[in-house]
Amino acid sequence: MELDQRKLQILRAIVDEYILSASPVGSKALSQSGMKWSSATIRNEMADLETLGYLAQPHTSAGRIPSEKAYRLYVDQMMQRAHLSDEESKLLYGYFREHVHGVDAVLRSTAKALSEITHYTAVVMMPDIGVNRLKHLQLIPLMPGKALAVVVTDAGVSQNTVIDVPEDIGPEELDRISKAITARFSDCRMSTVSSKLVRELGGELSARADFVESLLLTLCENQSSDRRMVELSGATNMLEYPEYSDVNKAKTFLATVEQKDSMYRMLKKASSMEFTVTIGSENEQEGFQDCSVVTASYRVNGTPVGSFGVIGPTRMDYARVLSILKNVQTNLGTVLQSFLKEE
Amino acid sequence: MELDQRKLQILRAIVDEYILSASPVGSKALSQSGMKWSSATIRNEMADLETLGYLAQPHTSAGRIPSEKAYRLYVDQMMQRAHLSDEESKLLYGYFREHVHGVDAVLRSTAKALSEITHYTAVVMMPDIGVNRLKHLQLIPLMPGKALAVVVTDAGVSQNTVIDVPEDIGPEELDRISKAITARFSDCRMSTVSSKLVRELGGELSARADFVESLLLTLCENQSSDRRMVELSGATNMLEYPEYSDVNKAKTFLATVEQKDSMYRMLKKASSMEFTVTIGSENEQEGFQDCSVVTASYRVNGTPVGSFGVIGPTRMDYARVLSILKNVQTNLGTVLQSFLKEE
DNA sequence: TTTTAGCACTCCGTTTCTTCGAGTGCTAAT
DNA sequence: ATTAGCACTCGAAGAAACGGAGTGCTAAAA
Repeated sequence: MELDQRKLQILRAIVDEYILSASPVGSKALSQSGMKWSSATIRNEMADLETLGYLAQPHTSAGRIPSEKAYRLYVDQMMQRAHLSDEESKLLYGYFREHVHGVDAVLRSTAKALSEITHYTAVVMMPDIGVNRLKHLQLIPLMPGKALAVVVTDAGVSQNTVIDVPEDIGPEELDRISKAITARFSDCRMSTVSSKLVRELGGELSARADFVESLLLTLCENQSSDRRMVELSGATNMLEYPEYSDVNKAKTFLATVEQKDSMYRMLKKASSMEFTVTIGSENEQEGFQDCSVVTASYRVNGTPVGSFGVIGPTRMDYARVLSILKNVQTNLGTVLQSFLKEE
Repeated sequence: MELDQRKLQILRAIVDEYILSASPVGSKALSQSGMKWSSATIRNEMADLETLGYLAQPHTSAGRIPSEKAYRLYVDQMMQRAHLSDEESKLLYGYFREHVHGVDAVLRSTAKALSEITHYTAVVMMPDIGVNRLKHLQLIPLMPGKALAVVVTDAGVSQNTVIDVPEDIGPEELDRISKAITARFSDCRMSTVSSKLVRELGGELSARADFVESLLLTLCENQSSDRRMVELSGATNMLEYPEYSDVNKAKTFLATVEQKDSMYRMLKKASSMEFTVTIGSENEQEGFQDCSVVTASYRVNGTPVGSFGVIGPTRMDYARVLSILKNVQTNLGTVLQSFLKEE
């Protein structure tokens, strides 16, 4: 059964109101605030909407609250795009003008910007280094037997790893090996570096084949096990909302959001989509059953390399959040692009 | 007025009990649990202790709770050192056996270990790079006009910074400059590098004096403004305790603890002391008026370079926490030492 | 047929009242 | 000096009473 115009209008009004107030919406309140029908009519429609599964009643003599189905409909069809005020977009822009000290800093700044402007919790996934192209590898001697490997890719991302080095390789040879690897694999995708290697070993590298092979292996391994690949910001913002006035709820949420690896998985999955909106129980995450997650992806050189998102209560202001994400996506795209002007 | 033996014993029993239960301790309960005096006697003593300022009563017909003065006395004189079980020290040791991928990783692991074992909140300050000696500086070209500066010190600490480079300096020259700086300033304390420089410019570096000067300036600046110098772990552990069953209290605490720069200041100040115990209002931190902070410092090559600590409710288990900190201090010392076997 | 006014009813949140008991201070006996 | 005894205090927890926002239903109005 299709919803007629009036039902849609009423449903929208309820969602809008509930997003603001977090308390059940009654027919009387609705009819007074600019609805052109009497409370009785609205009451009837509300009863219909409830049997259709769009509304729920906490108890008999309370108003209605939107169900997840309602939010879904709201997001997919009814929501009108919010427009950010000039002030806000300027504010947002400001976060990207400063801190242009590398991709990491920009993404950290992004997380902060998102959480501060939305007042929800923001997560930003660091770009998947595998799809980027190697620009430079430098091995720096630390002490006998140890060296620091610094990897720089075309997106300006860098990554440090401490590696073991056979004791008979001196600083000069480390430097030579760095240069050789850089020369050979420059502009290769990180993910293909190690596999290519096995076949193409030659020249100066062949003498140290074992070492180089284990080096590249370590780099790839470490990349995936690195827990710092998600930047989290504003987790405590959620404590503002009545949904989390219960400490246990708050605790569950905070615990979930701090599991960087599952956050990473979530964002990684979302990074192939331009935008995603995941409502309540649609979330696979255990602790997000009462939350919604809205994400957007970002690209470098046309390839999607990561995503970022906002986590809030299911009654979050979807329209506003989506506008903000879109704005941030644009800003981020511009900034990241500036990191890879081709020489 | 001095406290006689009996008063001390009673006071200790009250503190011990309150640390466990978080609820006011009554005379009856005390006399039953192994005290050799009747409840009436204890009651009289408690009244005395109250007028002396060691105890407080939430209301007339409640038991007593220890005042900050009592905790102070407890920590300074009465507390008996807790001993960790074999299990616990093994567990603790385990945190240090894994993750030996550089100083950063070890300290992160330390924070995690502390928070998980104490069930309080742990903070660990990254070592002050200024007091360490430069081992290696490497400039890695990113794109025209930008380079990544990687600094390695004798403690194995590394730090990445994106810097601006005049366009006419090519990759080869960056490499040469890196080597020249490394050669010249090797084994100098980071904090003295920039001041020395101005006088000693010469050789290959002189041609690029301006650049090198601004480079070193940036490095020093960035070092202090870097917000990631404190590792925080287990902030949400505090939600377990009845002291924070009120969401607002919890929020204040979390907000405070997430101000990395003030945490850094706190730890920095504490790093000159072997151990510190700061109780309730002794804390300068705004949001820690109901918390206690226990810290320990760690050294590299005999120089104290940082500290770490545990933050908990004022009724924290001081004895246990101090034992754990001591244990961790030893472990950490050993691990850090292993990073700087002199060649 | 659709909308709306009217009304009885429900049920939650709040407030008020009561009860209960742990704990106290004081006094008198040991 | 210690302790048993006792009257008293006061908060926490439970019970009862209340108010009001909101509902569903019915019957009148459009």
